[in-house]
Amino acid sequence: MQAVTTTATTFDADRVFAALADGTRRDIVRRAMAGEQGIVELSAHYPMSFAAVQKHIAVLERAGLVTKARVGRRKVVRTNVEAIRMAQRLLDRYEQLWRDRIGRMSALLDAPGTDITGTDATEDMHR
Amino acid sequence: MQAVTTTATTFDADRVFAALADGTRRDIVRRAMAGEQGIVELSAHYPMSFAAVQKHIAVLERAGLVTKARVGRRKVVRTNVEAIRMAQRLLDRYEQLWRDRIGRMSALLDAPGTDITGTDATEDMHR
DNA sequence: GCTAGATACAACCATATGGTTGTATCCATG
DNA sequence: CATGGATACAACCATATGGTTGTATCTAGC
Repeated sequence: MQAVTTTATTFDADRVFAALADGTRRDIVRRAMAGEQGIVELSAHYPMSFAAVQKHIAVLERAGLVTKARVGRRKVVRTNVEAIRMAQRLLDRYEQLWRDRIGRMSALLDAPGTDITGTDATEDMHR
Repeated sequence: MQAVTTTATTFDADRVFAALADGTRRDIVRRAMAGEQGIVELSAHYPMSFAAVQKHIAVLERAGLVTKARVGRRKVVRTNVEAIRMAQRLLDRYEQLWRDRIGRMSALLDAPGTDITGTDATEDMHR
């Protein structure tokens, strides 16, 4: 039972979402998710210079979405699925807020006598 | 049973992720998910001009994450939870690719006699 | 220890982004 | 129907981003 590399990911939402906001980078993530990819091989798929692909990979790396590792004389790109999961959890939280609100609305409709005052929705959650 | 407004969202992943790559905009989404928000009230929360907040809302709107609607003399910002869900699904697909790969690896370990040739992982899915 | 393949990085350019201020438009209400 | 509160939008600036080319470094293998 080989220990799965616990990459203790720190999540920078700005960097992660910005990294995902580019089709080329999403395609790199997709390919690397399906199996680790060499950098030269990756760059062959895109209509841009090798250096440009390197930069895209660097952006993904800074966001914590991928890591690079030496394999012989080259380097391969591996994904960090944890970063994707953290992004998912963030979106889940937003969706949950929405769900909660819909829940409150239904509750009000079901119990028309309930006092509404005090349901100030603008409490500070922040961060 | 009131019909939920089916906003038939078209998903532009670039715009959606770019819109989410900013703390102020994520906070606006968060607040609006919990309950529709007036623009003036929103802008009071952030250390920037009213016009800057307007621009952020415009970015969210172009990404399809929020809509604006008149209410009396002002406008309110409402979220489009479908856009969030589509982003989630995209991330789900990436995670699934990873899961599939792990599954294939386990399968190979469990059945050591299997022929591996032909498992070229670089097939074109694109988009 | 040279050499060539692979990767890294710097300098540069064009355009996009996030902020500002100022002005114009819209609309509920006296 | 004039007014003022609320929103929209244009012009401008600084910095970030996505691409290029060119040069430097690293490493496996002869």
